[in-house]
Amino acid sequence: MKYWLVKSEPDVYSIDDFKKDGATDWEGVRNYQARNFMWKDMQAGDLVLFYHSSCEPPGVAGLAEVLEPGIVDKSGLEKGKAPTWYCAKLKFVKKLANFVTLESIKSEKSLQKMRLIQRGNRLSVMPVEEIEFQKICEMGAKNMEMR
DNA sequence: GCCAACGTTGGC
DNA sequence: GCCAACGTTGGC
Repeated sequence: MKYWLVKSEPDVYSIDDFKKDGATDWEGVRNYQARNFMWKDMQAGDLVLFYHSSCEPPGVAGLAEVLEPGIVDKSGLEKGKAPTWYCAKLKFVKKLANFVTLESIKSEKSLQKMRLIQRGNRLSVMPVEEIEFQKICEMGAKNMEMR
């Protein structure tokens, strides 16, 4: 079992949109590395952190599960050509009780190695270590007051 | 195959 | 809105 993080701008597609849909094809990714993760590395049953980017505040909003990896991204098809872009079908699992902000991730010692916070990171689909995944779930479940 | 120019991402 | 970082494109 592997763990992942996907980014979405909540103005475009938020965790609440995802909850309403129940499941969605993670279309629109136009980066080969991210595509390959969804195409070749994801497996059904893998768990996914749903991250809100380009908003205030950015952070992890909920959890998803991979239903089906490596499906054709219909939004990227060109007539008469073999498909270039693949995506994964994701199922909504839950909203975190506490939104885990990017700030709190950055200030958490055990999460310093997360790919998410490495400089220059721009991948919209990326792997997450199991320990990191669990830590974020824990932070999302805890009733921690803001400072 | 190099690399400059350009476009995009995403935090701030 | 700014800009650093990085991917992509295209001329050579």
